[in-house]
Amino acid sequence: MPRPRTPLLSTDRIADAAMALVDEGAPFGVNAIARRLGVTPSSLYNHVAGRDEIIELMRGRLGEQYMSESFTGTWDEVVAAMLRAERRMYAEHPFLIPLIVGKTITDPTVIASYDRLASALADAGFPDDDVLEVVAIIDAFSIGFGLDLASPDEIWRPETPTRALGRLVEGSPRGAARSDRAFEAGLEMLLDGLRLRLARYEND
Amino acid sequence: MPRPRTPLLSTDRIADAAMALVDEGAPFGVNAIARRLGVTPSSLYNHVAGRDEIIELMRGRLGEQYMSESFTGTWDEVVAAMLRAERRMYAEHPFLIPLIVGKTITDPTVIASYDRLASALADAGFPDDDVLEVVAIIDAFSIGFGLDLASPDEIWRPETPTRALGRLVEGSPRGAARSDRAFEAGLEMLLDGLRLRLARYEND
DNA sequence: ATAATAAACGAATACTATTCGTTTAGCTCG
DNA sequence: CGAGCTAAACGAATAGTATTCGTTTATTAT
Repeated sequence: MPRPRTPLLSTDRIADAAMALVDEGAPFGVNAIARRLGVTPSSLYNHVAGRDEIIELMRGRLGEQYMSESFTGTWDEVVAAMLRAERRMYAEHPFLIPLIVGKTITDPTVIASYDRLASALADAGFPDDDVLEVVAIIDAFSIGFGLDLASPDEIWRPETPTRALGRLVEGSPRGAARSDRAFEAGLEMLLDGLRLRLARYEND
Repeated sequence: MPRPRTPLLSTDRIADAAMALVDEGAPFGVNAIARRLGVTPSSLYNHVAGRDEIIELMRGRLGEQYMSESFTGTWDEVVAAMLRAERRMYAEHPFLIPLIVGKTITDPTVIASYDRLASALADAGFPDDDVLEVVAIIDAFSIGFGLDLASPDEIWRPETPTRALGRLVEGSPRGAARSDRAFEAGLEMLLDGLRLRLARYEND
């Protein structure tokens, strides 16, 4: 095919196709994206640098959808709202998680939301030296629960007898339901811990 | 090469080579493992079912090394000791983390350590219905901090101006040092939260 | 001695991401 | 209006991946 009168591709279209692929749980790859767009893989390289950029495009896409609101209120309300938004994002697109973890974040929207988190903590009274440490804790928390959500229904498959685990796994609710309860319980612990920490700063 | 008098390969040797590869941070793959063992890739399939089994072998290997001790004491001491052991494991083999997350756990040693965690919580008084929820929280915590450790030195690369993040990233310690502090602070929060939760059970 | 098994190789398969050269449609400038 | 440049596609080639299968042969067991 020659150059078409109206372009078949754009970063947006590519991101759309990639998200659709990921949301189906289909294996992610540039070939699969091209197939879905009715185009050869090499054509994509006229619009994006490669696989990693497509992933970063998706991160940005979701960042805009879920993390763009202003998140106002007291600092702990901001933290809770951001974490719940992120949680909802992960819950609705669990297959994206393994693709984005551990990759340097460059997308401006996502950077901006971390910036707002850091600012909220700094304004609340967390000292400069500690803000990134607290951000790291919040991030670990959120990624951890995100992956919990992305985990296979069967996290453990005991092939040898166990004292408690096997029995508990049998009778317990699977998937998103329990994961949601665990998240809310964990969030409460996290906020309690952070409030305590802030109170300690103020007593010194 | 015909069948050698003494076998060149074994699951142990394969796991050794795989761990060596992963610890170097080299890209993980069965071809690379075979190369390192001086053998063709297809030979490995006489000993393991494939890539995934090799990963599970590594999980088991580390489980034996780090999670086999008995972890005695009060339930919160057990939780803390297990998490610190796991933390040390991740810290010393960070490149393994992205490979094992999100894969069903079958290795008996690792299953056994989750079993001991679940038993400790049940014995401590956490009701059956809640034990796995608490295990999920602990697990999310530990995976989250593990990934923090495995993250690139540059987690954020702001390419647009920020209010606080850019400045904080500049002046803050990189890598393992801050990650360790964050882990200890997070662990304290987690344990406080769990103790509080247990106390609430006992007041009802 | 014979038969079965274990363990290697080598070749083939079917993927993956990526690069590069070629083609052509459409826009812009003289 | 036409010449030339660029954008955007294709197609072919490269180098990698995991995996399967058939063949060979050394070792072990009967």
